[in-house]
Amino acid sequence: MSKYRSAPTLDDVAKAAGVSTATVSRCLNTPQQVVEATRERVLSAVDSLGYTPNFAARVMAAKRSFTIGAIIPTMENAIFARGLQAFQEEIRKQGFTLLVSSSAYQPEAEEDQIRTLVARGADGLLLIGHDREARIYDYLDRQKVPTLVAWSYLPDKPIPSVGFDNRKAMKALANQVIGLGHTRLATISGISKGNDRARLRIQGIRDAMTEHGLPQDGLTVSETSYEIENGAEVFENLMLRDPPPTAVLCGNDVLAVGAVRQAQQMGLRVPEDVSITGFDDIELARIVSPALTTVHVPHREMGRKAAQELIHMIETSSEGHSIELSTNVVTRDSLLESNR
Amino acid sequence: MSKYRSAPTLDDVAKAAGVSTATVSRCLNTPQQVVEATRERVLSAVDSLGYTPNFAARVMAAKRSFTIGAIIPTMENAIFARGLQAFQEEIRKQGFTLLVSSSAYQPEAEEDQIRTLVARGADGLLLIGHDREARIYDYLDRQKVPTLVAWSYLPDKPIPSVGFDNRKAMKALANQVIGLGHTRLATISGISKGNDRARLRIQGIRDAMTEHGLPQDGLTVSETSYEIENGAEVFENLMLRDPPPTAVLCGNDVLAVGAVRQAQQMGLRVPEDVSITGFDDIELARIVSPALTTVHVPHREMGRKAAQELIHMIETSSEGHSIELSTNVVTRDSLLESNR
DNA sequence: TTGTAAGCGTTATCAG
DNA sequence: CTGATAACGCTTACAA
Repeated sequence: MSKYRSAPTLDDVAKAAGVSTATVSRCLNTPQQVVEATRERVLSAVDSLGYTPNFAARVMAAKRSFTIGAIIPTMENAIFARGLQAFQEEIRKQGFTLLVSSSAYQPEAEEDQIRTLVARGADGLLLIGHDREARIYDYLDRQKVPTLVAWSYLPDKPIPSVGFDNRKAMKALANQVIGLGHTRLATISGISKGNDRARLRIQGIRDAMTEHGLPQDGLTVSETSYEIENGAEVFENLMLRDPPPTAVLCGNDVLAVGAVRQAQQMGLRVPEDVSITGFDDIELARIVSPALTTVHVPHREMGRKAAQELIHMIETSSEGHSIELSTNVVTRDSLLESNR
Repeated sequence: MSKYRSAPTLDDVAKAAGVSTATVSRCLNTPQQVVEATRERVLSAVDSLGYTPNFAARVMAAKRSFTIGAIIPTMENAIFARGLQAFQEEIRKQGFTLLVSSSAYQPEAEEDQIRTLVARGADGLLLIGHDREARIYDYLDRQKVPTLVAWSYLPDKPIPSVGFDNRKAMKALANQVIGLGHTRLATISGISKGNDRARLRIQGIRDAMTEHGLPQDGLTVSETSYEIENGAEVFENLMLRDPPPTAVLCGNDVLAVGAVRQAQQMGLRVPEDVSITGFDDIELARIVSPALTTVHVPHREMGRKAAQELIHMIETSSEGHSIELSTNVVTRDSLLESNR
């Protein structure tokens, strides 16, 4: 046996079809440039050999990878799943492939993954939120990799973003809570360091309080990482205070679900004894009972628009511009007027 | 200006450090092969230039990518998230990078993604379940890409699998249901075509019925795709039958949650009026009320072991062997003895 | 220990 | 419309 059989290359196809490699390449990439007869011959050779183009070689030669990288903080809960799915569907439609990594909310891991994705020749990058070391933005700039931020709309930042105003969104919810007569508020927030969404949501609550003339010490802020158990644990501590808050605004639905379950464990009725709200409006929010009053985020629309904008940036080498999406408060059963 | 600045290459580093490209390459890949003094010089050049190796070029030259691809049926619900996270953590620890795509339960999409991943030079592949066209296995074999299946343990298949026996697992649960006196059973299954897990779970129910001497027509089988709404819809139809089933075994927790919520909507008490069970034991199962009696799957362990086995296959070019993990029924509140 | 140079499989430029 | 051929950036024998 002459050669241990390995994957067929362009050259093999070319030989089989009796043409040059250039022609085969053209058949695959710009078929209109080659006459019908040869094209057919080539394609059938491709077929019978089971040829698949080698991606690395293609990237190297074309300096394009038709790949977009996305780094999300976590895959463990559903917060990013739906938006990312829509993002993927859209870029796929336009001929791009998505590479996803999750940073587990660790900035160093994210930085590492950004470099990995760039080294892999990603044509563009989708990141979540704006908070990260300036060094990273320098790097991205130097490497000239089009980058877009989602889940946060902050048009004054150097990088364009497709998302919503977290501060305004939470403020709207807080306004509703306060309008119901609540004055002793608490929030179970995600870790705000390195997380603009978390930080701005807290700000939003403060904005609403100021607007209603409530003193800022009427708000207790607790930060914890986004897991159901943590929501439960923090909630318990909160309710042990004297006096306890009458409404607990959670940084997301996951934490809120933890809070609701802990309340039930403690024999507290939601919302009669204490109101609890979420943020995101993921499936969980409707499943828990009482169903959560929360902030609805248009995840699919965000994913789709982010994809369109990022691809546009890639194709036209333009700066890209920010797009604001609107959120709305969805009223369900976990928020009621204050009874004291 | 001579050249528009672009990413520095090995050559740039070599020049800056006054060595050959080979030496730079060695410093990066096999540092022990180069003497301390030069190594330091090189590394500082790498640093000051902000050099990042070009991945495509490296793959092409080394014929290794240190990349593993995984294709899961969906990212939208949490079924695969936890196991995949563990898989990723483990391969990362061993210096590999994970590329994930989701096929949305579409065989053609999966095939497409397999080819994409292989073309990208993935060193190995993780797939979910065994059911797919023989053509794909031929292709994988021809391309010599180590491939492992997870979420299903079927040692007689040509491809090794790390997972659990879906049939046995569901049989254990069904045994418990039948032991509680239920004789009119129904199952809301995922689409079984192309999905061995779904198919085998149904088989498991039948096994249990046979063992208990129940007639096979005591089971109504409905198939639908894995979404909460579908679980609800199918459940409604099921309960409209006369007589309705007294226990509904769902193909997974997502469908079960849909069923539970629909039951409540219809004014039926779970489990007093009808028992409902899940499969997977994802977070949802504990959150819904009543909490689901379901089959616990050791997702993290499965992910970790699959990673180890696949890497072992890659490193030793060996066939790989199947690993069976055990599941267990977790008893919560959605299953009760039959009252008729 | 280090350098030289031959690939790796494509795409793209330039002739024909 | 098609064919040569020069990149692309890196790894790895083989030599020195």
